[in-house]
Amino acid sequence: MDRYDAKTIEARWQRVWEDAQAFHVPNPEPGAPADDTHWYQLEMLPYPSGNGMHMGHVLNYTMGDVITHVRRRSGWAVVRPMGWDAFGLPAENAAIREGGHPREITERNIATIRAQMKRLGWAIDWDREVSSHDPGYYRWTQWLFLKFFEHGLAYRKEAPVNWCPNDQTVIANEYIVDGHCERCGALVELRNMTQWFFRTTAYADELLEFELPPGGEWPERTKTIQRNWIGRSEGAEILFRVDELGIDIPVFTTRADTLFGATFFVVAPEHPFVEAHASEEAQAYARHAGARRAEDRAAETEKTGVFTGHHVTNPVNGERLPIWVADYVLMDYGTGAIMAVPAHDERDREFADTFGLPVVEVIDEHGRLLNSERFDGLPARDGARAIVALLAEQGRGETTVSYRLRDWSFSRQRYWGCPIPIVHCERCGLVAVPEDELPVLLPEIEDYQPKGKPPLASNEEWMRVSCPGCGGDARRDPDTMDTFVDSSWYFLRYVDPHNGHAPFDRDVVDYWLPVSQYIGGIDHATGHLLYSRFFVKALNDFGMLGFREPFARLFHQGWVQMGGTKMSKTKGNVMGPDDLVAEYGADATRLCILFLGPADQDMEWTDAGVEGIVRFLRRLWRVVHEVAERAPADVPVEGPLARKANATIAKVSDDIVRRFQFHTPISAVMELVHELSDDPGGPAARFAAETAVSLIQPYAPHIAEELWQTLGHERLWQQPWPVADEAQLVQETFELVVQVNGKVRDRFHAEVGLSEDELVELAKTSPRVRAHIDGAQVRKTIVVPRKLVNFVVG
RNA sequence: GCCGGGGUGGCGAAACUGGUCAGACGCGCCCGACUUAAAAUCGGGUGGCCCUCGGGCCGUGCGGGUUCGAGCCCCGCCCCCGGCACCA
Repeated sequence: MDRYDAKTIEARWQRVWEDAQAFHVPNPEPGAPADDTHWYQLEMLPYPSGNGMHMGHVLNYTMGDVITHVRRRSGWAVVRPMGWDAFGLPAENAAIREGGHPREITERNIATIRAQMKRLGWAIDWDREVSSHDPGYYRWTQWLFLKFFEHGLAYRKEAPVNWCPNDQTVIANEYIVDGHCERCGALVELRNMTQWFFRTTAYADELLEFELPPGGEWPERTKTIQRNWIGRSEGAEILFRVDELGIDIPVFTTRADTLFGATFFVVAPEHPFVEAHASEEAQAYARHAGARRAEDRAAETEKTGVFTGHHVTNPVNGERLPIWVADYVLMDYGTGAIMAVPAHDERDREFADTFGLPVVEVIDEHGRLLNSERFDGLPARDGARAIVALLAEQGRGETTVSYRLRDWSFSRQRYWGCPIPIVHCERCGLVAVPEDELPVLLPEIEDYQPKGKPPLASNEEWMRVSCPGCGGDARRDPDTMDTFVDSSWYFLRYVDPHNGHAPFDRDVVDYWLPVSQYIGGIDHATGHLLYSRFFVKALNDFGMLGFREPFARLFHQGWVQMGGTKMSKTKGNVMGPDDLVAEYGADATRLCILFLGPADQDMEWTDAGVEGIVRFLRRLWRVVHEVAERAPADVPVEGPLARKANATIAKVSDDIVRRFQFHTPISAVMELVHELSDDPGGPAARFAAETAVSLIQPYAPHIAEELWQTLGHERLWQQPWPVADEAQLVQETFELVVQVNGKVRDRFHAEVGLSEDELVELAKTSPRVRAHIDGAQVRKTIVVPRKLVNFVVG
């Protein structure tokens, strides 16, 4: 018997798999009948960072690998692709810092990570590899953008946008954490700029609907995060008239029932009313307040504001309410103006107290209206409905819905991204680049340094173009797209990666998608996962695909932490797989990361467990070789060891497929190997050894393949996943637990076929039970078939 | 404040539908075998307290409840993690 030498056998089997194209899965032939045994296994595509992979990636992709192997061997056609989220700031910043071209840096990083992935032996169909920076890919990103543009779902507008002063670019709401740029940590500023937006708000209600296919399932917390982010509130829009100016100001309220309690009126500093009509003093306040960040405004303990010099009329009772400007009212929610009801709103109350404004109660302690004229006595809900109905008759109000969700600003003032295929023409306006001129190639430039304007704008030769509409002089759009545009559709390209005449073929995506199982971090809950759903719903409405959700089942792996915090480059606690793989091999590394704990929980990385895993692999190696030499062939497969093997098959399959639990199967196989090593020459030893090897294959495919050969077989990766022999799972005897008053007093081996009465009689034969029931009155006897007998005495 | 997820040995954890003295599997620790010795390897032990060595009592964040029986269900708390938040 040779020593277990991970390095040698891993290299050998990886070569075999590659030569055999073991994990290549072709698309079905056109017109092939639909089947329900295909599986799309997807993990979030990696950003090709200069650090290579960290253990979080290893966890993520190994989990996907285990599912892939089990499904494949259970008879499913499993597509399991890989690709690269290749555009983005880090490579561009590295190019500025260290010289070189972002493309070279990115492609070098891709090569490193691809090599790491191959070294780990993951069952990836490399024929489907795509990269977002490849013109063959971003041509279709541009093409899809134009579809959104044609449908009015991509548009330009001037708006206050989040500007990162460090990265010198606009960033999306979704990637701002506590007012700071998620990527570089700089304090984000608000700037008024003309930017590109996707009209995600047009899909707000649909994004609240999780239109998952049968069997689909998303974690509750992720749905909650998305619902909170979309922030739907039902209410009413009510028009308040400024009589002296002859204009109306609309407000949004969820509490129309409190309309009689409105005692003043407030507009946001940015509200157009202020600049047009407010007093000098109010305008000065607004200029000052509007320049402050929302966080600072929120942190302010004392309410501030200024009377504008005008009044509105309450449409329900004709009362004149003073219009104030105050920074506690936000321009980007509702209409930017509110009716203030200090009796029933904490913030309005604070404001009223500060400025000595009146407070009128209109809801009593039973939740009924008062001081509300003919509506008095109505429950709040009905009151709101009745008041809005009345206003609607007068054309002064209507029920409406407001959302927290904003449109997705996706133009970026940086170089390393997908160019926006739009031409700006003085005569024709925004003109789409014709389809046959795609892709608009990202030009080569020398200077990526951000200077407040996009680097592409400095490239005169590239910028100057003739208008596709009128042929006159025009200019290209110098912004590039947010990388989250690239990743909002990559899962569609994966299944049809070589398509030269369309981003994807509808039949092909309809065959494979929605993704059967998606695995990735919950940090993308309000970003990538929401954007991808928006894309798919829109593309469905364009008639390009036949489903409305991209991901049927979603799973979030926990963070792999070091020193109690998430691994990150800035914290310097990034740990990759390379050292571990070099010392112990890919199989040990894969087992290690999955054995760490439940995959959906955060876990502290430690290599303490490596010893246990390596011991297990060595024991497996030794025992299987012993079995191969000593165990008789063709013995009838029964007895305790055979039963254990069958139970292990059932446990491992159920844990992986149904429970999505990856660490307990390893324990189960360890138990089986322990029992096997007690008698490796005995009956059923060969069956037990084959079972152990077969079950560990998804986790440790190399050693499994090698030992499968030791046992005289070939091509384990193609062998059917074991199925437990039901007959073996049904035991002839079981352990009968006998309790008195719920406390275990004795245990028996009993036959499965015994009746309840027989079980009770058997239980009564125990002297240890008799000691507790003799002389006492048995008031009740509980019999749980195949489990226990419980005497209740007293 | 609103919403979601959690609290089990020295540590990571298991216990799937309320039913096998709760703690599988692994780490660590202790003991033993091999060795001149150590390392490596292999085997055994390992929740706490008490013990006349038969066993007894206690134990899943805290307090109650339901049940023959609760880590699991219900009520009330405490603590931790995450999302939203001057959102009208």
